[in-house]
Amino acid sequence: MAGAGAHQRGQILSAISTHATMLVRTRFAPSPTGFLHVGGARTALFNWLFARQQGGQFILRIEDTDQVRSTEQSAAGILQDLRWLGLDWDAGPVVGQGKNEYFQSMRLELYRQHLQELIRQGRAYEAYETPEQLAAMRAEAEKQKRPFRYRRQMAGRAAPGAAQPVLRFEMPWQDLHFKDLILGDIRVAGDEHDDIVIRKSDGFPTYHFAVVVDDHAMGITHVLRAQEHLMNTPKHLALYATFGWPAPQHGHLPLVFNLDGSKMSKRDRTKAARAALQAYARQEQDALFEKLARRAALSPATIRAFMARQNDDAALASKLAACIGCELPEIDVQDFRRSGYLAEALVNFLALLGWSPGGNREILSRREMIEAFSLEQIGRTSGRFDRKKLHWMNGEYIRASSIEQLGAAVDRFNEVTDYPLQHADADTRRQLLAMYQPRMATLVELARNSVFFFQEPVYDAAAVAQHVLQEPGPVVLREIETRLKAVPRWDRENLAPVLEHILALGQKRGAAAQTLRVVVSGGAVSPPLLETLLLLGRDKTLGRIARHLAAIRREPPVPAHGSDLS
RNA sequence: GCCCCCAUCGUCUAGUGGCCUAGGACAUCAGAUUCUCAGUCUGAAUACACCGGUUCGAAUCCGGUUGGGGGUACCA
Repeated sequence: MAGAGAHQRGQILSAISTHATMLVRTRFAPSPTGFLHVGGARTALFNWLFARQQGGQFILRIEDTDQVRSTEQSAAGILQDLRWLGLDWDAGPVVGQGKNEYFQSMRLELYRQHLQELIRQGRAYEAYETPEQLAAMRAEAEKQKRPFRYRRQMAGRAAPGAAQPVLRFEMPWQDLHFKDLILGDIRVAGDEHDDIVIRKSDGFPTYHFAVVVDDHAMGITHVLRAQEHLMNTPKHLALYATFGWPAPQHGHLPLVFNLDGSKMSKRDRTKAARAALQAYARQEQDALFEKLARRAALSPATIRAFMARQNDDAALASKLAACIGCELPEIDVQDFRRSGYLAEALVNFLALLGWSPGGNREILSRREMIEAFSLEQIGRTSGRFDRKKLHWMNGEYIRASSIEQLGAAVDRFNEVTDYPLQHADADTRRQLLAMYQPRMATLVELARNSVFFFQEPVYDAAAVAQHVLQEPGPVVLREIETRLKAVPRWDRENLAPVLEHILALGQKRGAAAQTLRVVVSGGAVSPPLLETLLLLGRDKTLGRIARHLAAIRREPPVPAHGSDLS
């Protein structure tokens, strides 16, 4: 509990007026230090939904005050991801046009002026400790089992030295209270605060300072942000109070975690890739990293370094994982896009992670979400990201889409992936979409499963052994060949009865279909044969059959193991 | 350690003192349909963390315990 100002608890900040009559303005303010994380996307979405629901505005601002980690490239990536998600902003950076005033690095003069203002008021002061000195002070405090708080009045502050000083804000000693839009009353005792750094030694403002200046300058009325910012809020409110500005209302969103409760971090991907590589190495033994290196066009040393955790390159992880056919957990928005999720489905899923429209509704259009959205219905408990539910939901969206809509989604998908699908002509693509719509949950499933239409299949040895080489496979296949060769015209009318006949071959209805399916598609799973043969065409179909029959002639008996026709 | 927040099926949640012997969705399991897969349909199993209060009555209100999370940076 607080000392000095305990009796004043709640007085100062709760007295600040709200913006009840003003136009609602929310914002999303990512720092461009990487790709857009799904957690960030959800924060953006909630701000967007609230603004749209209230008939207000949604602002985008890039918080690039960390000179070391911020890059323009990642800012561009974030903009692209937001656009893909369909979260349009009413003010903010313009895609593809460098920096403007919605980048904090372009607003340094504004911060400088306000810093001056605080100095004039005597509320900001220079501090001369080096990071090392501060670390030592914290360590000492911990040793004495007392919390460390940097305050202007404390003993042992460093005298001016060689190092560039930082500017700190003198926090008031009063207990602070505010009403969180989601969590309700939050109280923090006066002696819990540090005098936060507001200008770093490189002259840039810190987040704490820039966020307050900008939210005020941009007329933000409601700040919805992740719960990790909860303890920052009193500091920000103290700044508003000092400037005499009305503060926006704050709401803190519960965090999102992996299913196992761990943080969703980009390093989940490199970790998963490493684990898969390790398992792969165990199973195939010897010099396969060399083999892998050749396949991925990398040096074996790079792979070794990756395995030894000497680098944590996400792109490298993706590449290696692709080489050994391993799926990495999606973390960033673009990961989901590359995995073939539809923006609409991801948005719907994200909306339901922490918000509920009430009742039993699950699938909501954007319009319905906007109409139903309310802060009261946002939960307070952290959520876990269940990819299986997303997967299901994506399937729902795919099945509810028209072929045209799916075509458009495939276009967006093709922009960030590289599958044979992208070479399909319009008509082929239509047919593929119609064929796969009921049996895919993501576009990646379409892209991967339809490869055999574009190139010779990679045959599944076990399937070939079971359905083609093993009797009655060879006999059946010969019969199939004869029948198909006799088809006068390769169209639905002529093919359908032949297929009926094939289904009836052998003792078990449908067994022969598997023989044909494997020969034609490479594996035991494909879309219905009629559609498959129609799209594949006569030449490819008969060609693949002929090649298998030739192989059987070369190796007549049929023990267990596979063929290598690919 | 200290400060703050949170707590309903495995997961996301409905629930705002009686409508709750707790509803939905995903996942799981079983069955049906079927040329494979998927889809679809039917059914099953599974939760109010614990202990005390308040109340005629508590998942819902209060206190504590336990558990989880966040913060404690010249990162945001």
